[in-house]
Amino acid sequence: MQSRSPVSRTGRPRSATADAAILAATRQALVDLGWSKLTLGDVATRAGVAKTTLYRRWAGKNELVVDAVAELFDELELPDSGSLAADIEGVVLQFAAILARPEAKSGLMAVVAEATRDDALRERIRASVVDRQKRLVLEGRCRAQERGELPTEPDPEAGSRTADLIFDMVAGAVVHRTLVSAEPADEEWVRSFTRVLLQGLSG
Amino acid sequence: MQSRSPVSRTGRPRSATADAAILAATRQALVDLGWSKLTLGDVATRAGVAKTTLYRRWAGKNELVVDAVAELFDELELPDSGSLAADIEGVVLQFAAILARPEAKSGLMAVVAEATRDDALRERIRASVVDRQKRLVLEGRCRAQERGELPTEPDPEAGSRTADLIFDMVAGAVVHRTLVSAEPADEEWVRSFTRVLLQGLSG
Amino acid sequence: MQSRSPVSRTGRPRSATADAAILAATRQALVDLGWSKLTLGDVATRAGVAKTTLYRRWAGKNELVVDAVAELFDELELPDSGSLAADIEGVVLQFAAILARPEAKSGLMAVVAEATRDDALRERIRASVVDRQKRLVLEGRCRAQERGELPTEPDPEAGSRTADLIFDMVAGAVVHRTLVSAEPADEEWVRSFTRVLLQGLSG
Amino acid sequence: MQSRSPVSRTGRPRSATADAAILAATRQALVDLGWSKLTLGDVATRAGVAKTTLYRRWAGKNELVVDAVAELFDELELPDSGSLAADIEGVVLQFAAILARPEAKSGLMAVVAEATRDDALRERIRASVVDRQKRLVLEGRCRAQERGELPTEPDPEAGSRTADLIFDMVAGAVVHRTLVSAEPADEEWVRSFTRVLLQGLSG
DNA sequence: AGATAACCGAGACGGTACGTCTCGTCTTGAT
DNA sequence: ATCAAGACGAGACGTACCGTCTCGGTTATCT
Repeated sequence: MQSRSPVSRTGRPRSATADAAILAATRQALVDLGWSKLTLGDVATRAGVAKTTLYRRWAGKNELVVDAVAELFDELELPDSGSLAADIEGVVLQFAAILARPEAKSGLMAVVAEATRDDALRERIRASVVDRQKRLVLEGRCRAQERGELPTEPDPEAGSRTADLIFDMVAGAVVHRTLVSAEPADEEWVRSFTRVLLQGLSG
Repeated sequence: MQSRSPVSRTGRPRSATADAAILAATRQALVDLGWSKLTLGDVATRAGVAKTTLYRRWAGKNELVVDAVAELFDELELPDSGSLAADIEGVVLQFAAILARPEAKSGLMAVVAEATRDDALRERIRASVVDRQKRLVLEGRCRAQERGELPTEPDPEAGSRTADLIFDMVAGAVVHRTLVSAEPADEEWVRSFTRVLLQGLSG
Repeated sequence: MQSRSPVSRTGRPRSATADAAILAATRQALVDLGWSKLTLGDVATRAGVAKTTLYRRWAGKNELVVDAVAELFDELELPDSGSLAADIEGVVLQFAAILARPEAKSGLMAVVAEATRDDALRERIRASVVDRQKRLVLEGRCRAQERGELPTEPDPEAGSRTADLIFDMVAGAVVHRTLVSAEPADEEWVRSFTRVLLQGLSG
Repeated sequence: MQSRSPVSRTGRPRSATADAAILAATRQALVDLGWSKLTLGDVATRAGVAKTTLYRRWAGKNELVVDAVAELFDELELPDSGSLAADIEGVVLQFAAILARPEAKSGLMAVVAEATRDDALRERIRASVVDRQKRLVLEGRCRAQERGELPTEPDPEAGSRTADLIFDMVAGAVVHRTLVSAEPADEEWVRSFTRVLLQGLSG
């Protein structure tokens, strides 16, 4: 979220509703127009807000879209379905469902592309989007270890590296399937993918 | 590459050198400026060509960048190192090396993002970039089957589905590692990834 | 002058100085470049103004030049030299002097030519340029009638027709002499012309 | 007309029909589009001719239009109706009829405007258009002198000056009436005008 | 008969200006 | 201090013509 002056006593306070309206308008504009045709002027109009209000809160299109898209991932939750395979399948399906939505598709890859040349933006993405998902991997592994489905990893650094690898494999495969191959990441595909992944990790 | 009228006998022929100059200029502009700050006017200037010449050959920025980036992947080759694992490691490393180049990073994800709302563009990407890489998966598997490292798949359709899955997993993981996690896909990472992948496929 | 929304209270008001700067820059560009080589981008640059500011106020080159040239004719004044002939000679000489200036020459005929296919433009010319001059004919005749140099016209419609005829003859002759024959409408020529005109009207 | 190499024996000769086709196409384009929207590429297409053919014969739009419009005035003829007044009325009406045609209106004033900054163009207009009409004034005066309607002018230079003045007055008034006032130069107007002119010259 | 040379169509070329669009900032009066 | 409104300087967009050039091919005259 945009930075706020922690203490600001005097003057008219910022409209609280404006933030939500702007982010919602941004998502709708992503649906209607896609990233490249989305303009901040249009978002401001949709939100019933002046352009200045928008620029007071966000530095630009990139930051705004990151925040707008990040909210979509808040609903991700690790299901507790009894087996590691089922848990993974569940969370991957949720992830795929979010990525199938046009506001996520169109916006997420674009900001990732922008982030290749903007370190601050990449950090914002990592903080707002990636790390929020990564907890799912950690939680899932922890739960699986409690169940005895996975061995306890003695070396914490190696464990972190493995978690990162898993995350790259899961997120990468779903994204590639959805955006590049343009095929649905449906139940059947997710089941195949999960089988390969778990088999690969069991070794 | 842009479509050409198959027979066009009359009139001055299009300059053969202009194409190469434009694509090279596009790649350099991607390095210098990145996708979002790249302008076709600037590319034309760099290539020593008029803007009209550029628009005569490509419909817009997206198509031009796809062609410019696609050429980068022509150098990909499947090494014949004796074992499936080494072959995969070799080609994944090559792929990672290309993706590490700024002109690929900045351009590829951006056109993929654009392609979420443009079917023709997605087809162009698939034809120019994706399918050219997919042959590597097929070749690699074929070779591994000859060596006896992989069982012969009796059902060709299931084999195709598996190849697609492998491709999504490989390309997706490398892309995600490189662009989103922003960590190098170095030898160590590739070795870990390959181990998981092969173990997963061996079941 | 360009039409303004009669009441527009909100928002930043249009810069008052920009108008004058643009019209002056237009006249200077007419002097330097002539009508056909005058570009709105160049005018904007000369005026120290963005192109959008210019297009916000005028629909195009034609309207802009009409306004720029019209201001030149504001300085026309009917001299009160005691005799009708001298009055006419005086005002015709003033008119000729304005037409001799390159910004008037180059711009006026061009917009008249454009106006042959643009009714709104013709009306703008008539309102901004022609009618402002026509008052001189009416004033001059009125004054001459008071002096007894011209008979009082009983039929007002016939009087109007005669005024129009006089105006076409005066303006047309000076314009043709200046622009087509490309000879100076100097004192000698004006005296000859006035003699013929007055003799013709005295009948 | 465009200059031709006086002696050129070898090589394929220029197409004789092309000239006429181009000039006719130019006039039609003036009718359809007006001066400012007329393009040489379009004229070439209309004439069924390549752009190069057109540029080989004319230096540019201005010269082409002068030639195209000049042909319109070739049909002007001094009627021999017995009285000077009737002769003048007849020729002025003819002149007005030509000026009323859209290809003349739109083209003539535009090239005159261009000629304010192009001496060669002004000479071309004078040679092709103006001088061809001026003979009518001289012929008319000569005939009137034979009839005894006008006194014989002893000083040839003064006679030339008067002829120029007459020409400026006639052409100027008709042009101004037609293009600026945008009223028809019909029989009634021509009669009024002629009365004033002759009365003015009789003194 | 063949060579030579200017012509022709077509259309690509390097330029330039167009008029529009969006950017991010600034200037109003009002809250 | 913030708000809606909207003008502002800046600069890229994709298009249209400009006048030139480069093709393959077509007439003509001159050996």
